[in-house]
Amino acid sequence: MSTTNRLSWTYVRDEIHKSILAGRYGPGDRLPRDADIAEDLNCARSTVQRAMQDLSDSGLVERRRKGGTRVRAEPVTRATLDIPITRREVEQKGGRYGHQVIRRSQAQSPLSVMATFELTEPHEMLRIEALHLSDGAPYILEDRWVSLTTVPDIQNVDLTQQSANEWLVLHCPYTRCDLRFYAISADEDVADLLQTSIGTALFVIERTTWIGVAPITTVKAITRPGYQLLTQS
Amino acid sequence: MSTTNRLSWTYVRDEIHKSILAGRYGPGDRLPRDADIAEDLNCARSTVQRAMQDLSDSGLVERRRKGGTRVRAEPVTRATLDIPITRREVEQKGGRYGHQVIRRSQAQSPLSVMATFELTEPHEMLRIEALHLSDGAPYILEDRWVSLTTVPDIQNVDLTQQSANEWLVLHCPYTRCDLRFYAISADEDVADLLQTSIGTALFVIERTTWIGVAPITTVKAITRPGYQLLTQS
DNA sequence: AACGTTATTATGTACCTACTTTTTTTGTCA
DNA sequence: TGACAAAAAAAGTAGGTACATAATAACGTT
Repeated sequence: MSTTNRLSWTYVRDEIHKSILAGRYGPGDRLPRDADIAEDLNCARSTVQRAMQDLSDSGLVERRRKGGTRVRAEPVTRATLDIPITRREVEQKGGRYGHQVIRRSQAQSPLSVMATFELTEPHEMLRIEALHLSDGAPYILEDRWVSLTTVPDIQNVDLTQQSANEWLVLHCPYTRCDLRFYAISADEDVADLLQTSIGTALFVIERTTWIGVAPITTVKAITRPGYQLLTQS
Repeated sequence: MSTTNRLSWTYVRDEIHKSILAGRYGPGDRLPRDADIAEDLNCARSTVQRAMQDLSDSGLVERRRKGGTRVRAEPVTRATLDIPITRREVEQKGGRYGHQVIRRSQAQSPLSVMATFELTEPHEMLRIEALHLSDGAPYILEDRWVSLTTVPDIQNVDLTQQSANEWLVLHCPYTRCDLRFYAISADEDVADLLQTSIGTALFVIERTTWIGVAPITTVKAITRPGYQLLTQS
């Protein structure tokens, strides 16, 4: 016997998952305590704990101290999204990346931007409208506000060389990030820049980041017609 | 002195995070080994390991055996999405939920559906077109295919009482889920059902689930005008 | 130099023990 | 009965040890 008897936590996780799938425990049902499962499967409690942690943050199960572990009564579909730097996204799809700065201005943040950042006082901000290109064709149109209070360094960066998107992601880690997805119809300006017709349905990604409570940047990224966002499989 | 000297793994995580934020380690840089950090901060290696695991699956850091830990060279914006049952989503927003089955049919899966499921052989499937309502107004229009091979039980369910969305989520846990987001323009049928005008930009969520390699269901959920999907904050 | 083999190294995992924290249950007293 | 306090229960965390695994580095042979 060369195989050790040690159970991996992934095995334990899958066993528990299977017994839920098999209907042994239905939505809302309580599972045995970690210690009992451990004894049952003949492994350490910490191994069960590790397995349960995984099931818990994949949304299948809910755990509470003293309350024990229960199968989520109202399950959710939980998915993880990875949004790469736009340059990298284009290149990964085999395109040649390029980008253009369309407009650049500096102003106090308007009310809409203050609201997005949950600010009470206006901040001095840099506004950059830019177009990302794939093989020379429009790919993503972004309208971005950057707080000059939080990120003063961006004023000394040549944003025609490196996009604000890339510079910020590389130089400015965040502690909070809100995302918002929806659809819009292209108006005249947008249609013109994305080289499509007025009224085309476009997918929009809005992203806002903070470091602590200090605002970093908010972007509205309007994607080209036909763009799709996928969960990483 | 009542405070113990024990450091929590969240504290350790935040310390490491802070030192990256402060620029002590830039993108691509290698961090000290866990054991050294542990000695540095005067805690156990397992505590550092726990902290690192968290930083790793939040996408800030990459870890490889023998290679050590490095700050991700090309960071990604990683976010977690929770998509609840539609009934629950409507109710949580304070709406009165309702739903209608528009069409129901049974057929062999067409090529497009086979492709979505990565199938080589057609499956017998149930197709259900349904409309979710909030306060009587259209909310989400869904076009769903369910494999009768994998989920034969659904034939005995009264889908006018409980939506297929809800029944499946409650009775049919999955092991794989792919999501896809994009925008479409409303055609005549869709505009009619969602009570909007032709050409309106609409946000679409496509979801496909499997159990093992067996297909469960694929849905195209067309949301009402103005619908937004947010990351859970 | 070019290769295959072996050693080294840092993370990953499993187990155990002891203690902490949160939440529920129970019990007591007004 | 009701409110508040005490006890109990189960998950969570920290520490420590030993070993497994994977990736890299070092080495020797051709």
